[in-house]
Amino acid sequence: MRFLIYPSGEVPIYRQIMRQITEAIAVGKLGRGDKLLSHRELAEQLVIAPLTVKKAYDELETLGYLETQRGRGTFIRDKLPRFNSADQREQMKALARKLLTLAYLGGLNFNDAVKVLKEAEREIAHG
Amino acid sequence: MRFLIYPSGEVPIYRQIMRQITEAIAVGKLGRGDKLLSHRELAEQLVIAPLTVKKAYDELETLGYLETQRGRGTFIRDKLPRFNSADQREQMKALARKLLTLAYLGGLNFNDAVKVLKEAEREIAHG
Amino acid sequence: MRFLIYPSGEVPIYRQIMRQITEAIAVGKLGRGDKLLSHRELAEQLVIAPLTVKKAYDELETLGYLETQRGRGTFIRDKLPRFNSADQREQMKALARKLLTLAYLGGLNFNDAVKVLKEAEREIAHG
Amino acid sequence: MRFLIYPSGEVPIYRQIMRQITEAIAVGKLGRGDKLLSHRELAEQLVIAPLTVKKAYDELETLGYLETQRGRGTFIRDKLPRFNSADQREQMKALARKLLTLAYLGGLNFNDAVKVLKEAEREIAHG
DNA sequence: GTGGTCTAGACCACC
DNA sequence: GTGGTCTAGACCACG
Repeated sequence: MRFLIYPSGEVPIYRQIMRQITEAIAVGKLGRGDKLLSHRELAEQLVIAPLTVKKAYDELETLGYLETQRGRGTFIRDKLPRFNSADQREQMKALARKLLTLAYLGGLNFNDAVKVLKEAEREIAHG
Repeated sequence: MRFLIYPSGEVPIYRQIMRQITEAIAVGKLGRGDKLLSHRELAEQLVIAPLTVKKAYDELETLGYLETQRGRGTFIRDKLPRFNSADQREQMKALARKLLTLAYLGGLNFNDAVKVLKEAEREIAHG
Repeated sequence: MRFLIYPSGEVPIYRQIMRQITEAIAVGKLGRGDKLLSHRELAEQLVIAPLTVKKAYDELETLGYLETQRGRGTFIRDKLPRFNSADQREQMKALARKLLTLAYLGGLNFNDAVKVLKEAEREIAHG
Repeated sequence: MRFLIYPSGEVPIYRQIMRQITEAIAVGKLGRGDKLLSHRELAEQLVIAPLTVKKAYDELETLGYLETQRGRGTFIRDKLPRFNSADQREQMKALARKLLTLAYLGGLNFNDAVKVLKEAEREIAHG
């Protein structure tokens, strides 16, 4: 798996890593039981501090996506967390509202927003 | 106009204010020339520091949504910016990706995401 | 609130801090809405690294005991997390088994274990 | 004797083994002179590294619970240590404090904790 | 080699 | 002042 990091962006590096891992899980590029690079190795590869990667892994572990085995490594969990669907719905709607607001402010309409959604789908799947 | 502030959320308060104002503009709840509360009044109403509101107003002024007339108050600008910049496109795609990731992780598909988008549209318009 | 830290023990410092805070909440020494020392201040007081305190605060926040308000500080949450009582029961029984095992191995009996429990109660309350 | 190992838990595997053996001794499931599986056999059975089991055995030997007879195997010692040391007392109190803290946080009181202790006693004896 | 913990110091965003 | 993030380096426990 390849990572793209923008160190000077406003999004913290550890969150960029978290997002890319969850996206990979979502589209099936990473599956249950898959082993991740050690946080040190990934850190070296991305030329960032090991603690930064570790923080991403730690958060994903408390969120239920990863599990670590001492001395062995970090893995995608066998049992991924099941969302409370109400919660998930709320989060999705919040994102959808932001998306639409942005669109309207830019003079776009609902269908334009759907188009962006389609572009994003392609990016996630083939990026 | 009513504001909802979550002081302990991860989103900075001044950005919460910015977002609610731009959203109101996007859906037409706030229109050109409308007068806003003074930053002190709004701060008092929301029980937060006046500087925080001022920062939100200042940023919105820089972005071209508001204009301040000394001694008279702060208003929605007559000529709203309609920047459909590459930057905005990127923001929209980032949101779209998060939306899709959430959907996929919850076992939903692209069409479900579009449905949520439609729901959000109704909420924004009629809420 | 006063803290006692054993830096060279096998229990990580950040866990010692976590335990002392949760105990203080449990016995009412810390109540909803109370403000904690800033992680830097506490770190200085305990002569440890600020990150170590911050890690304790962070974990307690994800566990639902604390909430942080940017630029203002860290507080005991108004709504403390309600346990799933089945989970809590399991955790308590696991601890109880360890306690009894230790007692039996030391030649003590059930009543001795209860005595230790009473001692612990006094320590938590008056310590 | 059957072992239950959680490789991804926060408790090191060798300590999980140690605890289960000492617990079995405490409740009489394992008695003086009983022979244990060789560390290789147990490792194979549990699908873990032989060194891990060996470490558990070694530590238990150091603590005085086991003795190794070269070429014959590993056995529960005839003369078990009965250390009711201050150290053990401290461990028990630490467990007791955790138990009480959990109880209080869940809205239970001291007597409830004692009840859980009684339940645990039954489980250990009859489980 | 892997994860777990800790340090000392730095810069930034926020209130 | 507060929390949020990151770095570079270190030592230990584990398998």
